Amino acid sequence: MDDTKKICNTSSSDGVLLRMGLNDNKAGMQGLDKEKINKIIMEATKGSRFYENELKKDRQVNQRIEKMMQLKEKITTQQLLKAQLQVDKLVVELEQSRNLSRIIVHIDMDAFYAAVEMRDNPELREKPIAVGSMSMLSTSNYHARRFGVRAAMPGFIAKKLCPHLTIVPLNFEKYGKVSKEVREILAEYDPNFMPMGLDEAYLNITEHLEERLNWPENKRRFFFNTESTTENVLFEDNTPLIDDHPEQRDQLVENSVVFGTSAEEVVKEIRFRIEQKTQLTASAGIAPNTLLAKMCSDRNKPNGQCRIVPERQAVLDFLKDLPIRKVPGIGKVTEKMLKALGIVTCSELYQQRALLSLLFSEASWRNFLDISLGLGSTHLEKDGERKSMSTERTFSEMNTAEDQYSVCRELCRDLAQDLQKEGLKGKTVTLKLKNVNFEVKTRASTVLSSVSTEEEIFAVAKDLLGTEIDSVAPHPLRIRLMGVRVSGFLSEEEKKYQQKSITSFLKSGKEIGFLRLQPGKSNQEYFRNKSEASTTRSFFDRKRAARQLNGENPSLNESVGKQLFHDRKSSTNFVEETKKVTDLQNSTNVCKIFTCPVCFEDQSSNSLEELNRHIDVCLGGTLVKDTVEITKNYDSKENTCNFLPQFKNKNADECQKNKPDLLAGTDQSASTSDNSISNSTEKFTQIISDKPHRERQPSNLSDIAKNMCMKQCLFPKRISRDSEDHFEKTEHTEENSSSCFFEAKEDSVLVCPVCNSEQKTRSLVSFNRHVDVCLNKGLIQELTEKKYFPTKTSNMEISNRVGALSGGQQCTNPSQGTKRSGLTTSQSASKKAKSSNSKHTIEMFFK
DNA sequence: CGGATCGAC
DNA sequence: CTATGTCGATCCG
Repeated sequence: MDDTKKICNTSSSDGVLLRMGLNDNKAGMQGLDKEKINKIIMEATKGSRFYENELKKDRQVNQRIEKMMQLKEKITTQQLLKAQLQVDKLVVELEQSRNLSRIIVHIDMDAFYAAVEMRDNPELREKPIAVGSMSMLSTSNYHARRFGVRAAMPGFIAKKLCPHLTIVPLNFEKYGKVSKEVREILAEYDPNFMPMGLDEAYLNITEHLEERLNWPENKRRFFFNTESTTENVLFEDNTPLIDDHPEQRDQLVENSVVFGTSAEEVVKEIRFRIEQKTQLTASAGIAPNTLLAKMCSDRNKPNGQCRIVPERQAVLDFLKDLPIRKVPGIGKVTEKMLKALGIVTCSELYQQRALLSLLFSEASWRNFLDISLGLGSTHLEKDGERKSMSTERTFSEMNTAEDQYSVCRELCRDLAQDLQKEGLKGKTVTLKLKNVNFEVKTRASTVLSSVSTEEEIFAVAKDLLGTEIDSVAPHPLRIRLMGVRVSGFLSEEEKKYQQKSITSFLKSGKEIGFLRLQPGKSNQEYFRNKSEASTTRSFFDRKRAARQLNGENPSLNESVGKQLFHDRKSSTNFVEETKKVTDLQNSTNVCKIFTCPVCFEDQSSNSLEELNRHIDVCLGGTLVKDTVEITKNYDSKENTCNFLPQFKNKNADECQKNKPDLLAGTDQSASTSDNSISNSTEKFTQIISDKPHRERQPSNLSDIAKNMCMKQCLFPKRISRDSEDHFEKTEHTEENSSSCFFEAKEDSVLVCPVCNSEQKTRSLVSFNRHVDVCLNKGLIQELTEKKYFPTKTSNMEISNRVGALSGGQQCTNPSQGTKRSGLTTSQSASKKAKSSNSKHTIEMFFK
């Protein structure tokens, strides 16, 4: 009893309540006071699944805080002093770079949606209203706010707070129109202004102000709107007026007003014009940077404006007592964490800068420092290309796989449409699920080729969904939300190089060894639709084709093998063959055959996930054999489905049929297996469901790549014994320091592993530099963004691989090394050359 | 890369 | 009854 009370009291009730709303309720006469509001919210909330989840999240935050406090305890005065020195050095630099010359404005429409609705429906004007639905409100008018009705509050709770509340449904089309009207005005002051959503924008009016100085009065004169005269609240500015050009105010002639040339006057003009045009009010902040401008616009809200003059002291004064929560980027969690350190205001944030630098990540404490100094961006960079696109939907509990697959497909369809509008294709598909307890999960998968159509996206998403359904089997997956996101778009640069990249991708694939080409089919065809691709051609057809290709190029494998032994001649061969292959690729479209590095069976796959799954299974020990057997049987029998069961998913029903056992024990048990489905399929699903997806280790090549990229160096600064075969060490001793350099031996030629060209230099340093440059060109992405490697890879293996890449030699890879123990040495060598990245050692870079 | 979390509108 | 949708950033593993 005591315990639960404690938990609720210390962590939750406070936190949750704070989160739910209202800390600064100005208890009006017709409104409610803070306590009442909190009580009502609590009553409506307590015991709900939502609330339970809020408590859980709260506990997590508290744990984070606890961890932080423990870290704090361990900090010595020494460390703190040192940090203080370092941070202060940075402060000096930052101070020097402070730029007060720009004049940035942040415009923020007051209670935008609600205001639009009130404008369009006079009946609503004197009432408390909110825009949204019974389940969620987007905003409320100021009248409703007195009752504690806020944005992001569910309507049914708002109703309890304010029974007279009118809830108006959202009408984005209308808001968009109004927003456009406002933007037209803003563009006149800064053609490069930056809209943030529908109701906010940043402007850089520095240039406008310069021009404006010479403007005649009539260019600054604006007329009152005569149409909707009478009861209109014409520009009643809330701002405490300190007009710097009072004389210009007097020049109010008839129905017009002239604005001055100061920043304040410009912003008043903007707000005036907005109100005249849309009958809506806006608040504004004027400051030397975006951060300050934004916080400033909040100051005299609604219908007011505020300026921080371009002086350092003015900035610091503004920040002095400003609660950190008012700072954009600091949300409830950060606020709570900082509060635990006794930091509530921005000046306190500054005082604790040394401590913060020890407790938070670099990005975080730097940001804190910027905030506490009042530094922000002084120019408005247009936001770059979009990085992802998604769609999600909340619904009442859904627990049948059938429904879930069908929603999933719908989402994919919608998303595909949106993607096509912008002509985007992405490589990563993320499925988002929220269960009925409000716990959110995301599952992502990155595929080889970009996806954009409903089918392509769904092919990936349905696998992710299937895995999740399996993971809770035999229980049904009970969800209240599903979302699909596509990310990993090709950048403009990549689009340009895409053609080229595919070539290099194939080339490198061949070097690695288990990626080969198959003429006669287009990439498109191959990658577009899993089920389609795998049914159009049988396993054996592909196998034959692959063999044929190999037969046509007998030197291919051989040369790869010889490459290992630095045979100069065959290496040239290798290069020529590579050319042939890529030429082939250029002239005719090809599809891809992978040789599994474990079982060495050719695998044709249209998705990386599939390939990886196959490899996982192969690595999986005893299960492996069965699985492969089954695969083959299944293949020969059905002439479809290569290694793992694929659900055609023409529609959700089929998914359902194909996964009978997964649904056993649920209401869906009626959908028992159809006799036409072979035993092997059932076995398969069994095997798969026995091994939930989450047991898998994350993949690894990307880790290696990250490592490489971060270190910006393919080779170690330390040279291992093995690499000394190739490099000679020369030592230079200068006065105090001695340094050593490594140069390639006479008889070796360094070949860049990225661009594959011979390097003239013998110096390890120069060579590394070249490789770095190559890497930076992004070519390596083709190698790294794709997991050619088993997802089931131990850390040990990774380090071995990294070691190999860094010059180490031995292949101690436990899974791959031992798997093929039955091979003869030469076979083994050659096979390994093909299959194991461990052999992508330093030797590969020599001719 | 994948997953979780934060934060903003 | 009834607690959003969409996006970018960051951190961690």
